[in-house]
Amino acid sequence: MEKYKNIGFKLTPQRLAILDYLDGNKNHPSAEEIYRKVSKRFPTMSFATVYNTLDALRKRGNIIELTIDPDKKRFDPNTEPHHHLICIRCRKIMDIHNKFSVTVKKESQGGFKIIGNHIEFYGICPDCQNHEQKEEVI
Amino acid sequence: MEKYKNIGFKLTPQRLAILDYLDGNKNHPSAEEIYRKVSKRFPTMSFATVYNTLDALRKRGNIIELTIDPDKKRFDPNTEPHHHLICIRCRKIMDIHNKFSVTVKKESQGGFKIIGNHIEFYGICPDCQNHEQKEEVI
DNA sequence: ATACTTAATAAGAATAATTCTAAGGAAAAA
DNA sequence: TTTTTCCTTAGAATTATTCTTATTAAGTAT
Repeated sequence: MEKYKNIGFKLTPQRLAILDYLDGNKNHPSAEEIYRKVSKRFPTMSFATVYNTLDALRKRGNIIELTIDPDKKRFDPNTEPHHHLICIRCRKIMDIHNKFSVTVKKESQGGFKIIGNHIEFYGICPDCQNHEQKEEVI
Repeated sequence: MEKYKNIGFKLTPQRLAILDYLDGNKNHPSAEEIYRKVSKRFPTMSFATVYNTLDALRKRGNIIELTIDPDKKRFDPNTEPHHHLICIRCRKIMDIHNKFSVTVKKESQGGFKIIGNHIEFYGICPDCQNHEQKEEVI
């Protein structure tokens, strides 16, 4: 965790545990998942600390808050611009690092100043294809 | 509301009021906003009815549930495939009807069967540009 | 039009995610 | 070391959403 030395905010043990759990994590975990995992090794962890730390990291641009899941926020430590592929059955989220050219014509921008974009691809993941589920997630 | 005659599910006054409010609505309202507006003309409206009706409409493909707002679900009666432009300050949402070619290379799909996509553009709307706000929505 | 069957409504309780509060505690500054 | 600042904790509070149950109304058959 040498890499965090110069991160520029107070490195408490709780924050280190959260940073360590997030580091390289590709599962786009929710606050609850982070809390569950981190409190295993750090039993005094509080939910408020998880939310506070996530919010501090988000404000500093160290993580991205995803609004992909209708039920809860998910967090992504990968702050490189990228897109996501979401399984409509199990809600698994995978990264897509391809570049796409999606320029909106001036006359379609409605006066907005556009500063970024994010593409959500929807599909069915290998697991769910194999399980041959009969019922869609509706 | 002649158009709803053959919609194929029980047309109660409450449902008609919700359908009427949603018809052509481009504001991507939340359940709470729908409840507020519809209960003005229909004071006995219940929150459960709003949610039940929205869910019924969603399951039937008459509306789309948007996961764009981190705080709540929003609903879009426009079921044509389209994209959205979101103001990062006031969270206003505008439709983008342009077509974009965003094909993911097979080797980047991780075995997913891709069946759709949705692009979120982020920007600052005219109102918020004019208000010259000093603080970003963080 | 009337009765029947089924599904929808209303009100409020319950749940889940998130935020807030207050008191104590630890880190950095003086 | 003392002070100051900010973090952490535990739990309460809030907000969005879902669930429960008795009641009511819509659609259908009579």
